[in-house]
Amino acid sequence: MPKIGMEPIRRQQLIDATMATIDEAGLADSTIMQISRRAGVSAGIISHYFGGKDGLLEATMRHILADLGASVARRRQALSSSDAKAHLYAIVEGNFDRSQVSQAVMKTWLAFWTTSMHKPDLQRLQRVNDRRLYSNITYQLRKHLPPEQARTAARGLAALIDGLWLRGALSPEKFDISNAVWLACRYIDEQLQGGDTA
Amino acid sequence: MPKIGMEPIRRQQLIDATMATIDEAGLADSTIMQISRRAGVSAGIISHYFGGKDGLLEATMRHILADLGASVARRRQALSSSDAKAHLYAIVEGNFDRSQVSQAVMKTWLAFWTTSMHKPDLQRLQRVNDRRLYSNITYQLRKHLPPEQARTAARGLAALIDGLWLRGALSPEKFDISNAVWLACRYIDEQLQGGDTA
DNA sequence: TTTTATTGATTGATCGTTCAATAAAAAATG
DNA sequence: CATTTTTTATTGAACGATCAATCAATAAAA
Repeated sequence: MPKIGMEPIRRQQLIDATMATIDEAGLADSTIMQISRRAGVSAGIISHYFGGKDGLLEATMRHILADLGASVARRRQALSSSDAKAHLYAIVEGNFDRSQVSQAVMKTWLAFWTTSMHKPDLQRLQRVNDRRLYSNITYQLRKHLPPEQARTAARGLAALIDGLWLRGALSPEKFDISNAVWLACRYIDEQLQGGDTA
Repeated sequence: MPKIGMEPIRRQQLIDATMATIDEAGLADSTIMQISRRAGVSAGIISHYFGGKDGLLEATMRHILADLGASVARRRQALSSSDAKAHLYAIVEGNFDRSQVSQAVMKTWLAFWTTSMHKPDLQRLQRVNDRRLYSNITYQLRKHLPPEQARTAARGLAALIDGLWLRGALSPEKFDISNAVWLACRYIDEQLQGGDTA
């Protein structure tokens, strides 16, 4: 089997296996042997391609963040108008994209969120992504709201999205995606309503 | 020092030390030796009073949940009226009580939230608390909203509270408590507004 | 023949638990 | 009041288990 060009294949397999293992056992109980066994390779491969367990975890988080960014970007690029509300809807829908709400992705995301508080490398990734969401939202809200009001509404919307996500991760069996999107979009409506007409 | 009646004192010391250690190093890197050293006792004491590390962690989570429940209950009992909005405000304020938003409590709470997904004992505690918050909110909202609308608004408010909390845990340095309370109360206003007058 | 891919046993370190020993206070005894 | 006895509190070294990382060996393509 040893062939050339195995690296991208193995990396993807191991990242998938990492999410599946975290989903099943939790980050705390995910060993490199469980992950490598699930990926169908030996434990040594992880150090070979990722430099170690930490490298694999960071790569997995990067993968999730990249998917999230792509989900949002794809929906926004599909828009013809530059209408603020349409872009905000797209941002919300991107955050609840199918690729983001599988059980494995949600649990892995939350596990990294918790871990990132004490690991500078992960924290950096986390913050970059956080800021991007927040500033994107704020930028769109400013089209209809004064600066301070836009910032406050952005904080609320970002918190609502994360909260819906968090609760979805905790109770996956009764996580109604479309209802979550609906709640977030309704929040957008209410925030914009309070600005234009006033 | 060995005296009678040490148990409640040691238990409290160890629970405090647990939160402080999780705040500093994260749950994953919190060993019983770090915790016991911080509490000024030996490692063996933990097994003696809590049966083991798991027992200490569960006791710590129970302690946090009890504090949260007390914070909410205290504020609601201080109300003279049975006005729905006043009770909802009290629930929000109780969730952002000073005892709930210290760095140590927030990080510990989030760590347990993540862990509870894979530990049935912790998950049970988590769900009981979750349901209580949700049903309390729903009950108050029903005073002004039709059942289905009340349930939906309750989901939104619960998610908003958790989301604000989550983001506060992640960026403690710029966590504006009063702003968080304000955002949640504003959400309540908007939800109730859409019901009565319609 | 060289390079790339992969294995898996070994190693070193860490951690939770156990338990026999110790110490001090409390209770019992005279 | 002085003493033994019992109970409660506490220690910390030893043990066993687990895990991430390493690396020499192997195998198949290039």
